[in-house]
Amino acid sequence: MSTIRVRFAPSPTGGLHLGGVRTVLYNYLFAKKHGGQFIVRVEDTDQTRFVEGAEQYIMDCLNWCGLTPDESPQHGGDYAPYRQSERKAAYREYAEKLVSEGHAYYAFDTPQEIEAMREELKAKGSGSLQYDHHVRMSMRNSLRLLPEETQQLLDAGTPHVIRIKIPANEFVSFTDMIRGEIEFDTNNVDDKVLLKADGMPTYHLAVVVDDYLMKISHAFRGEEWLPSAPVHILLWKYLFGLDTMPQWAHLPLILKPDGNGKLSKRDGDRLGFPVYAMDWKDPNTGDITKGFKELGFLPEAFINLLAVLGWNDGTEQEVFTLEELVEKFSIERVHKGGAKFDFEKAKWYNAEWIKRTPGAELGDKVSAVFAEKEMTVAKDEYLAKVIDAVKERCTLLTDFYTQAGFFFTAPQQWDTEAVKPKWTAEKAAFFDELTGKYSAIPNWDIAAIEAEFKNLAAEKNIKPGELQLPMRVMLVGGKFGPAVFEIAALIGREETISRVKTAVQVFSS
RNA sequence: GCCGCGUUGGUCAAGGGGUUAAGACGCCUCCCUUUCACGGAGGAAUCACGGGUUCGAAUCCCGUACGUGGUACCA
Repeated sequence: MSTIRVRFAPSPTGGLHLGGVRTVLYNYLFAKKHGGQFIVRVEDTDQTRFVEGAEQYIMDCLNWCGLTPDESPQHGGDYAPYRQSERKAAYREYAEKLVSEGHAYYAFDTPQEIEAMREELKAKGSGSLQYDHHVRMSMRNSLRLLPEETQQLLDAGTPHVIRIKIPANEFVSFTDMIRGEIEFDTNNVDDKVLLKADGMPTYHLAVVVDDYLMKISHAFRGEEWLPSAPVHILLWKYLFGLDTMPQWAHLPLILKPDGNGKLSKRDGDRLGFPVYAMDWKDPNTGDITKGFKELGFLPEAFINLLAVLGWNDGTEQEVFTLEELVEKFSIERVHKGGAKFDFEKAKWYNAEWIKRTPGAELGDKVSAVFAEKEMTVAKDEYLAKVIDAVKERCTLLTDFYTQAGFFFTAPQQWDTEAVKPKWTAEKAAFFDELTGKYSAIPNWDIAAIEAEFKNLAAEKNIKPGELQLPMRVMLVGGKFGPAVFEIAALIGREETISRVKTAVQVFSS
């Protein structure tokens, strides 16, 4: 069996959205599962949509997700170049070869002439407005023109494109790995442009040539490409022979949460969730579109939720590591229908991953969250303990700021509303005395802290429960956070006593 | 318009002739917890429609509807 080589071919035209990342992911999983190579090649031949910096951005996203390519413009490889723009000359050769073999032709029609053709077809009530075998013999191309006329136009440098000559009355079929047998009637396929007037290839020519040159064995892409599959198959047949053609899989779309339709950046803005993997700054407008990473998602969670949006392993398992996904992924179990994106479930995955990750491993990321808020929190053992203490109440990494901030700085404000109405002189006395008791405890641990607290409460004849809430607000500032005595144990004796003393004054004033 | 693809609770989905039609998110109730969560136990809620085939259809076939994608010198 020959090597499995799967490619992801982004066009550097903007941010990397959910659908894009999922396509990469499935490519990656399939390649790795079968011990093959995962290749990234960049389709940068579209001058009008090319965006500066987008290639680097895409590579950064892949890196964050942990989907490292075996070959790419940055990593190199045996099948360079990995940028279409660097292969420009080759495309022309293949296009010319098709012309000389009668599978393609030069077309000199101006946009106006094509527009006129469409108007005419519309007027005639034709169901199709395509440039196809019905109309090509009445257009200005090398099929209708005399060879001398064509040569003359060519010599004069007349702007022209090369179009594929789709045969009439044929059926083109192929087996999609997800959808099974699919058949197209060539009478419904138009003569697509292969080489543009500027000499750049269209996607149709480029994918076929690139996949061949790079020995791609499996090609996964979005469902929106399905209608142009017959063009690619015909091209492959004419150029390289069907026996070397990669196997195709057309992935379902990711839909917007409300209504139907493909998820777009606009939907994210409108509904308040990100659609890009990482913050994308448009170099032209300077606008920043929020990414999952910056919002506080763990890459593991992001990958996980994307993987199961359109695929599952048939068991009840919901949470998968990348390694598990590689092991369990099967292209046959990918759905045919599109799936709506649900941000609530996405957040659940993140919360789940935060809970499952040991605090020590989250240190860098949480530390970065604090840095974002201009707080310096070192990544150390204390941080790890703090993370473990609060992580089950965090959905996003950014929640650590509010959930764990009080472990690093004493509260400046207190939820006095929660305490004052029930605050009494007896309670103030209790806490005064408590600080004394606490400085005398030999071992500062949860059990001792709690025991001392409860003994004193019993002695004072106050229910411990009535004292725990004030204690919490003293240490935390509000009604949240882990168990009070755990907090006290973590922040230490000095800090606990200090916070209690400060707060008693505030509450009593 | 034409062509392609799709359709199981609100959402993600299992199931592919006989099932009480799994499970998860979200929602609701209760338990745990004198904070907020986590966790635990329950609950409401589903096979787009119409015809076949069959003893029997969510499952197979044909229509219809709806959705979605394509119909560019965009990918």
